[in-house]
Amino acid sequence: MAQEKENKSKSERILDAAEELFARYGYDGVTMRQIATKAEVDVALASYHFGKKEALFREVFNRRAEILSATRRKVLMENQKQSGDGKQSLEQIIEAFLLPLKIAQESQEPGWRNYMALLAYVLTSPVWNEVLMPTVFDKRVEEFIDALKAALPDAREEDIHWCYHYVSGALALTLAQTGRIDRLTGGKCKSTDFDTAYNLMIPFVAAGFREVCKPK
Amino acid sequence: MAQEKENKSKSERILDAAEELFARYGYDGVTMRQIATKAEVDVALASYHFGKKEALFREVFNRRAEILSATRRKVLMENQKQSGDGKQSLEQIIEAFLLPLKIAQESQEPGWRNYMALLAYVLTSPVWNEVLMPTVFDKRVEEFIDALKAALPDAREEDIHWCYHYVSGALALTLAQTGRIDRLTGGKCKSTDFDTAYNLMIPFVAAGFREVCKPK
DNA sequence: CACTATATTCAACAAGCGTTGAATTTACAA
DNA sequence: TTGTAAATTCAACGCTTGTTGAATATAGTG
Repeated sequence: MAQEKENKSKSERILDAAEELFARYGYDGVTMRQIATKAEVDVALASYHFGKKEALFREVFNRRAEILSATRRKVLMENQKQSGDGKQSLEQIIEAFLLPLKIAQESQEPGWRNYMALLAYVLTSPVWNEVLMPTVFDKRVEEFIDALKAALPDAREEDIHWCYHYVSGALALTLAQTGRIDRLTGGKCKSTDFDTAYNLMIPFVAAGFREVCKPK
Repeated sequence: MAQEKENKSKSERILDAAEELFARYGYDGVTMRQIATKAEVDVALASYHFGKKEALFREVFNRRAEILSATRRKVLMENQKQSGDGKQSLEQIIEAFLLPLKIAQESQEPGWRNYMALLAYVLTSPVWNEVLMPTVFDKRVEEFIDALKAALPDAREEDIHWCYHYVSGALALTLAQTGRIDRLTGGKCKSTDFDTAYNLMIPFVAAGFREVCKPK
């Protein structure tokens, strides 16, 4: 259930406003004053609650990162339990990895959609990637790579990593919601349609993995 | 053959410096003074030659966009001619699309590598995507989609577009050269290794297309 | 040479930036 | 109620931003 804007505390409103603006315009494309205006709050209050601008950015990023990461771990482990000592299917593993799309789709909260775009921004930024990804997400990725190795025992490790890289890219561009696919298709496909993006990405990527990682 | 820095005109040095900085830090993360300093040029000179900061950004983007776009068209048309009235192979079409990777790999000029990161920035930016992509690149994409339709005559148009979207994402993250794959593999894979990225991406996405677009 | 247009420098502008310290209000416990 | 800490506002700071106009240097033409 999405809370009313009025019910949220001022510091929450600051985080939400910062999330929305950072996601669209990037770290340097947003000023503290813009955030404060959108949050209907005094400029100084953001500094009071979160310190420097960079600390606010980190806070916005980490807030949902931990939720997302925990959910990912849970899904992956449930899969492992369910499949017993038999191998997990490639599709199962990929589904767990694409979880952010599902979360954003199923949650009514627009904050999650904004966060997905923010995640895409961080993923594709040469500057922020190495600052923010290692702390939360990279550790989870190692678990996924391990699951992939188990599902593709004959594959070269480098091949798996490159395939993972392609998946990460496809996911990132989807999360970014740039509107380009809308434009190219004249509206037939929509950037915001995470449901379709999710359902088609799974077979697409699974087939790619099988082709590249097949025994030669 | 890469020209010496000293041989370049000041306006060229401004473009090169802007390219490098914009690619890494984004439009708002770079100041005119940083550009001028890197180009070893007075601040006012950039405004004199290119007008507003945004005009400089556009100029940097368009400079190589047209070269790249022209080469893409040429390769695609040669493929069409070569295959006569028979269908082009999926792999051929994808190779033509992945041309930026080859150009950056084979050119010694570091400017091309910087431009690739800039292209990734524009591709993934909700703001710049719709401003800069339509003028040069989107038209070329339509030709590729047509080639894909011809190669996959039974496919639904939406499926082709979504698959194209995934390829575009995988390519964008590669062009961005964030260094993440280096970190995750402990250096075994390198963000700068466009050659490997290229060679593996072709079978990966070809298999994805075939799976998603197969008759059902 | 002189003349002219282009290129480059210099200094400065108004506007906006993130951040801070002090004053004020609110919330809450005693 | 009174006392205390947290939350919020206000005004302002020093600094950086993009851009400009006038001054100077350079290049090219007759």
